[in-house]
Amino acid sequence: MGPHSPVLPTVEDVAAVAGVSTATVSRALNQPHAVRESLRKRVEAAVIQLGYVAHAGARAMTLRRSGTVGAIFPTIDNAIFAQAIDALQRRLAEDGLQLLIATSHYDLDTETQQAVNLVRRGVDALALCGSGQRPELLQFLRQRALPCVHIMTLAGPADALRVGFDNGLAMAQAVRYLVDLGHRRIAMLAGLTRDNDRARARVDGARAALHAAGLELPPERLAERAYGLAAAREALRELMAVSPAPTALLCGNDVLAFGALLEAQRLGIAVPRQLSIVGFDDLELARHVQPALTTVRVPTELMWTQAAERLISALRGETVPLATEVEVALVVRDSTGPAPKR
Amino acid sequence: MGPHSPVLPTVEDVAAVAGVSTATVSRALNQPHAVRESLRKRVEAAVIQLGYVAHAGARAMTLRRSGTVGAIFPTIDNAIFAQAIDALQRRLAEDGLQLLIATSHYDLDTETQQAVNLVRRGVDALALCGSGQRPELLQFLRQRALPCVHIMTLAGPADALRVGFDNGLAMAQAVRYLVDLGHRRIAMLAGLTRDNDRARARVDGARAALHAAGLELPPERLAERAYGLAAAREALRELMAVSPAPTALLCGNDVLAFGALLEAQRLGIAVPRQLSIVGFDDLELARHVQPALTTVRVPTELMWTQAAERLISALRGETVPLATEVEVALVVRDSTGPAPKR
DNA sequence: TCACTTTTTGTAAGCGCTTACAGTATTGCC
DNA sequence: GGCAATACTGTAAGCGCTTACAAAAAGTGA
Repeated sequence: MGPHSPVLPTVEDVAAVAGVSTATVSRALNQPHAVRESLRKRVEAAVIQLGYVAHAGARAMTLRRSGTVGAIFPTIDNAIFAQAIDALQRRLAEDGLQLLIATSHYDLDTETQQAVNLVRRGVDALALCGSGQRPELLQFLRQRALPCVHIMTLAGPADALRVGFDNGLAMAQAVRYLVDLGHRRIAMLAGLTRDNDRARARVDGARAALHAAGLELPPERLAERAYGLAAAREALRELMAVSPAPTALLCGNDVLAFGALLEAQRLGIAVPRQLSIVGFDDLELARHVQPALTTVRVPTELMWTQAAERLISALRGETVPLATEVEVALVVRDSTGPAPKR
Repeated sequence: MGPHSPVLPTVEDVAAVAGVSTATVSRALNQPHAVRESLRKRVEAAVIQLGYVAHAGARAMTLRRSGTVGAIFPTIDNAIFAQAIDALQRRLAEDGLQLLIATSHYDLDTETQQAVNLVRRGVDALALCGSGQRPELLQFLRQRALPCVHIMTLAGPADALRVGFDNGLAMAQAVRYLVDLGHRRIAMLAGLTRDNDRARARVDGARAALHAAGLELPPERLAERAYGLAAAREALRELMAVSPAPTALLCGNDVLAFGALLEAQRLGIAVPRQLSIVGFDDLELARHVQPALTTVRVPTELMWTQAAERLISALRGETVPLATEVEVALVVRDSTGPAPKR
């Protein structure tokens, strides 16, 4: 109807239509109790009639908070993060907080950039994956006293909020399991460790556990790949090409494990008879594939829900436990078995 | 150091430190060219020293735009939407726009709610999946003259921005292919059609194409399930239990197809010898599973990039083509074959 | 050097909202 | 009915930013 910019209704417009002051409109909307019912009704009617929606920017400015929490994920294209977003969003919504998402594509500079973007948008708190952030970023956040939680890890500064688990120990658990099954040549298909402290911790944990068992993780038994099926398949081919071939494979996550499994089947390598495969995360996928994947179960939903709760508490000014550990456990399914006799 | 709220630096603080006026600070930041280099340097130094970040809310208020675009997805837990988010985000970022994401969980009321949330946050434009939105919502958006694009479909009001394809025709293409292969008993495993116009269009398209071939889609050959592996597997069992069993299965998307494939293998049903399976979307998964999935390829990245471009043009006040069609095509792989002889 | 143009900078208003404070209507009680 | 106490409502300031307009500085040519 009108030209390009139909001036949007403001409190003033609502006030005019309802025949009250702007203060009353604001109160009717934010503290309905403080306004006589008759007026409140009039205000509500006006709001609907005009299609009024309070301008969050103006509101944020006055209130000095935006009711918004930011989160930066390495990627969104992994069920584990989709679940995370869901859990986070749901829990935050319970307290009237909105989630703002950004992705870093596993790049610390991008992460820093995105964090600044979120801060600019006025987020009241921030959720971050791992604790490998650039020092500048951490300092920047501290400077602004922005509540901030690191998730999926327990590492990091002792005074930082963390909700997660020890990635190294989790992987070590898988190693011990394989060793107990008699495996001696154990390879690892890890995620890219650059700019990813969790991936690195998993490799380190695996290596340490292997050492503890008197075994090694030589370079030719370690492949580092971006998470993705194609890369995983290629890596499996390479790892299986070295002689003698490994009898077990630790994977940095379930996506890599799935890719490895697919390629093993393609190559005619029997899983688990010839090769045991262990994943990490326990995606829905894991229990559906054939053979079902042995994997490290991470309580993703719980973890992110708790992270949300820590932030909420922090925003309320409550004191909160700095480190919250969630339990991870190896789930044994059908992709692992005793080491082949010879 | 300070108490809970360390007052954040404002233009005024920067101005003071740099020894200039707030106007100069603002200009130095937004139109660097309009400020003498010496001053600009001083301002930049002050900005860094203070860790200054402009308050987006205040900015949005003054500029009457937020530099933000909202998008509502049914879910995020599907690679197709992860790709979509990525493409959208990337293209918007090229024009300095930030993406705000919300999810509707395949529920139109939630979608409406989320749209209002995004509008409240001040988004300058909105991207929506399909065109099945509640009329109230569409009217609300129109009332505010909010640029808005419908994606993944071409249906919808003739005056609405759309970027997508005809879901019915796409499915019909798959049907004709199966019919040509000699299939006569064709079943369909669809997504929930309630509150999902695309899922519905796919079912309708399949049914129409079957009719055109003199075939039927009786209720016992149609299963409607939430997207997910477990549900898909259960549905496959049911569909294959009716006698005579179908020889081909159309799936509402690749996730359902993958689930169906897994269950078929579990049941010892040979794919494609006994049962042909067709997916939809062409996820990365599709070409990696064994047998590789025949599926309808959707140019997701292109589609969402174009959607972003339409919005950007609209925001610039340019006239834009209302309907933009992207090409979908059946990709034949190994999960389909001739109907069994008998 | 002066008058005039061009560039750069500063002053101050206003974006839409909430809320302290002041003012007005209501109520309760004697 | 009168007065204090109570319950609502309104006025206006201020949140942090950009920008129109005015003022100052710098540049130009005679």
